[in-house]
Amino acid sequence: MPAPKTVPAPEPRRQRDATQTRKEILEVATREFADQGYAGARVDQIADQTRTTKRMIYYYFGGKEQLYVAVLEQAYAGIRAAEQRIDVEHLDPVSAIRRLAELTFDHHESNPDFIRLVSIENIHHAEHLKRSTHLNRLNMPAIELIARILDRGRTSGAFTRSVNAVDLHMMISAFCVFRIANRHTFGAIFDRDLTSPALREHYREMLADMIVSYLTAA
Amino acid sequence: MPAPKTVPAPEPRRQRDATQTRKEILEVATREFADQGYAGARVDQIADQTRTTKRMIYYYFGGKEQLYVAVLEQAYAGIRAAEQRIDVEHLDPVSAIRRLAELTFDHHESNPDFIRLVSIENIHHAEHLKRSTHLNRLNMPAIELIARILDRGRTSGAFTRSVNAVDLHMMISAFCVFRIANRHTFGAIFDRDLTSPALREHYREMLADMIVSYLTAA
DNA sequence: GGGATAATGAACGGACTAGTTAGTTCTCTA
DNA sequence: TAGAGAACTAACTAGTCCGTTCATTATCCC
Repeated sequence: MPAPKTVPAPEPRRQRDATQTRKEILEVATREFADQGYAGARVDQIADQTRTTKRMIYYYFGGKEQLYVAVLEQAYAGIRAAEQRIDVEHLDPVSAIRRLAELTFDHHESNPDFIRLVSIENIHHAEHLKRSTHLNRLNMPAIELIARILDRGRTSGAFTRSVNAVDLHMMISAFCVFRIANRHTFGAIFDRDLTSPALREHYREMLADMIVSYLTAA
Repeated sequence: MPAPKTVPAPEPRRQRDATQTRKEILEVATREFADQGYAGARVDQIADQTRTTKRMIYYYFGGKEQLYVAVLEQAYAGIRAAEQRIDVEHLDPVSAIRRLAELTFDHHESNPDFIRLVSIENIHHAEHLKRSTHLNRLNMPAIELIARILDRGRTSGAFTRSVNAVDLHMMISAFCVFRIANRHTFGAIFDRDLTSPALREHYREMLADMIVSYLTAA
């Protein structure tokens, strides 16, 4: 018999596990809401895709709307965490802003569900987002970061244009979000798949060039 | 008694008018779908807001889905018509592209319903758009126009960068669409109303500068 | 003016869906 | 180890929503 390795806790196999059940509901609900929209999402459908029942959704979240808000909150928490991990302070301003744009691009590329949720929330005039005290308290770390890079660039003379950090963030987001959010209608009309792997590097470069050109224009 | 003037045909006041009824349903349905999304829109609600009944919606359009497709088709027909009215061929390349960007900006600004419909259609993976033979036949005149301007700019040396016309159109659209489509979540998080009249000219200029800088970068 | 047809309305059916009720079983702690 | 409360389930309810049925009225054309 081989020496017993310390196996990384192979799931205590509890029959009842509140946090696990909650997490599973949230995961499935994220997919369902992102796929179907708020009105299109079905509570029964979410329940069927978990190993639990509809009653548990009401038990843990209270209702469809509160579940949706929980999904939104989790999604925003995810991107805020990602933003906090960005480290470009050691780069010169041009390289830093370029890198930031690329990281934003990559992050949107790998989180299409988040973008769909944001689209859906905008259809509803962001009413849930506005009501969520949890959400509108924390502000985005990305803005502070951009502000510092812009400041350094202006001081060093690398950036010729004075730009507001929120506006620059908007500019970067607009490109990244559009490419993912509108890929279906855009693809149908112009017969060009904005998210095809073959074009990925092309658009990544295009975004970075666009931002740098704007900031360094003569 | 005054001489009888030839009054400009004060509405024949037909009790029954197929085209008028159809048009009214379509108008109300556009608002309802843009406001509520496809699943959220209520056929009864649309009927109540017209001077006709639900029966007529089924009589003229066949069903909720076909009505939605009719709404989409009409919306796209509208922007295509607007694109055809653009005339910038007499301007030098830089002014022409600048003007085109501004016109696109203005058009999106005044058609938020269209943008909402496009967002909604993207949530549904553009499945209706793809199925509508009516829609995917006609291509956008804007692309031809952009291609001609880019060509002139490259020839004259005004534009240093070679860009694909569809990609440039995407760049312009991304900015314009994001500003309208995502204004609610963006406003809630960054406390900045992208569509406030005070900022309108600011963003209009920002877009034009961005495009020109990109095309003319050293 | 009369017959054919297009347009219209009120009310209903059946499927679906958010949320609830009432009761059971597991798990932790004293 | 017993009791309490947390976690869980199946079946149900009340209401909603798309689409239809059936009857009626206006309009057109000869």
